[in-house]
Amino acid sequence: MPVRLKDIARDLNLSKMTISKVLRGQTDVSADTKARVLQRAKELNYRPNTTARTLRTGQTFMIGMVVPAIGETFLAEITEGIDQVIRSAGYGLMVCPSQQDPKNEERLVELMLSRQVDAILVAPMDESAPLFERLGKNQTVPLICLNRRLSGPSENFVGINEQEVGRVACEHLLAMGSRRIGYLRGPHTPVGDNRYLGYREALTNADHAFHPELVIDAMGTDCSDYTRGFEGMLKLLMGRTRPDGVMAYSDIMAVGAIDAALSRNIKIPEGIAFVGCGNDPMVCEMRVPLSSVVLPGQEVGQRAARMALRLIANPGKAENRKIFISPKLVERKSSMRCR
Amino acid sequence: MPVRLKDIARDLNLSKMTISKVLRGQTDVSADTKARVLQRAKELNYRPNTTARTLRTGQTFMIGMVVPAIGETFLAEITEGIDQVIRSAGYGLMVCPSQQDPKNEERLVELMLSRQVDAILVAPMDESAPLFERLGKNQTVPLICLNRRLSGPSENFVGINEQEVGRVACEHLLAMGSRRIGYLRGPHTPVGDNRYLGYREALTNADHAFHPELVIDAMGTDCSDYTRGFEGMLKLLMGRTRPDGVMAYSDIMAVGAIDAALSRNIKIPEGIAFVGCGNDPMVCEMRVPLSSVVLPGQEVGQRAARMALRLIANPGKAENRKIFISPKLVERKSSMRCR
DNA sequence: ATGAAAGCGCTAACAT
DNA sequence: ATGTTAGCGCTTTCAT
Repeated sequence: MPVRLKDIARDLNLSKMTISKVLRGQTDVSADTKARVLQRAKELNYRPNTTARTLRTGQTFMIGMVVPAIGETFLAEITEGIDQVIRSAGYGLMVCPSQQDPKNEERLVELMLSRQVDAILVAPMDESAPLFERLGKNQTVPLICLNRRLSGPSENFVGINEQEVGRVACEHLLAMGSRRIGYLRGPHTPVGDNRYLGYREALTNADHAFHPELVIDAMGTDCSDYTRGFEGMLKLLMGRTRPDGVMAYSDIMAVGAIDAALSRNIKIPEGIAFVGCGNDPMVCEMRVPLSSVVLPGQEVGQRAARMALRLIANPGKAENRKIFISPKLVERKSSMRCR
Repeated sequence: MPVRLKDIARDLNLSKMTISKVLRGQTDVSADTKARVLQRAKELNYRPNTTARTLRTGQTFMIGMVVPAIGETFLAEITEGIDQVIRSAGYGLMVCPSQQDPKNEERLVELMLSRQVDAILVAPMDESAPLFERLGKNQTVPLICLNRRLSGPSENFVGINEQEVGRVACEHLLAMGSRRIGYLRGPHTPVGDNRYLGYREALTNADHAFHPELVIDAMGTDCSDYTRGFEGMLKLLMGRTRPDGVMAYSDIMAVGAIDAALSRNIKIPEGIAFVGCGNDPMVCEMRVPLSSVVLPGQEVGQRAARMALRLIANPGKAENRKIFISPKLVERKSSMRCR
């Protein structure tokens, strides 16, 4: 039912080879023929069968991406960055959400491989096995791991320097004069653990004592991040060591914490300074404008895409690089004390 | 470099036909042969070339989806619903974000068509031209329009009944005893316009006067939805007609409005009752728990996926249906006045 | 139970 | 400037 080269060829008494040449922009065709072919193709609403082309050429001009779920702002920024780089190179991006199912994640990676995408980017879930373990070593399609660090030593990786995230937030609070810095800690994942390490590192670098009671495991999947931040903050306020600076794993947790502090009539930032993480535009302008550590998702996407294009251009040359993007800090009122 | 049927066949002194049969689970193969083939395939880490298979069979077992951007919660829910339905049928979902570029959106639809996906779902942007206009009428691949209603009369559509969204919110406030209901209106898009119509409809049905000064065009892309809600609410409070109930286009706008009201020492819900829209879990538990209109994204996805599978199973039979999912209301403190 | 032949729609390489 | 041949890896059909 769909129109093929053959159909156009028949209509114009030409060989399908000539049609193919015209439609791919080859120059060794007469101007007249070219015009006729283009017109007929348009009339018939011809669409090339990319499947056949791929089978022949081995190239899809598609980059596949496997993610736990769409919906996260950070991932959306990453795809923007990818798109900016690959579109001008003629590539397209297709995203497959695994819906948080490790089996499905694996199935989708297999699917993309068998679909001959030219490169694969994977933002693995926390529960994922390292990618190469499950793919067999004889991997020919370039594969890049994003965001989380579950990658083995031989994998390509692009992501945020998460330890620096924790360090930057803590150093900022120190610079703002906070001495007892509380941490509303996130999940015990590679990302969460690294941020925590950064927090500890900043304290050590500044010769500050570490108070274990200032770290709150704001866990529990039964309530929202906001509530976790709120309750965590209340716990901090009830503790022996009263913090004068608080950083949170996410912006929304920080907002919850701020609300808890306000409910106790604490002045922000004078009484306690706050820093969140993610720089979520929806959240950072609320109530007390929130200082936040920016995770440059677009940059992650751009670097990953460039790496992918490089790997595609040089097959076999496993470059095996790990790229860590540094976070940035946006200062807003929640931490702006007199220096 | 990748392993092919031919390679396994050579190793085992069989024809590639036999290999193909085994790997597709045909039964007319001896148990012994079958075992040997399976083992060798595993050893070589064989992955079928789906491109070749598709070229031969005409089926990809893939459903393509084109969206303005990933990152929206509502779209994420839709993909969950889709996945639930199609996965058990052996189909996969690939999502292509157009990054808000109409040209790119069109290009991606073309790309999926030429890639032989078995069906296409499009969540168009507001700026999109109706789909069928740009595709030519001789469309054979099933195509379904999601979410927004830019669809022409001959298109398949699954989405939210947006007018009902506005109506439900307004009716709820009326039932809670509000008499002067303010509306922090969203963008002037098909979705926004329909919700507004629902608001008007509810007022009319209840024989309530419509006060134009109670509708605030909370527009402007220069600030966040929160700020728009906040400022919009301040405007409402400065107007001649003081509202005793307020509905907002989004949850985050409602939260902004609530903060504005609280800053004026207004009691919630006693002084003013509030209803948001979207039931965003991140937002609805904040400060004053927010009543919100639920947009059942999963259901949209499920219905769309079922429609897609139906269309795939009955090629040519254009069923041309429009399905509107009704929203639901979740009542929380922000609107719970004594009845 | 196994295999040979043909072809899906396209393009690379090579005539004419 | 145009056309012929061959084949990408797989599956459908029809022998054996």
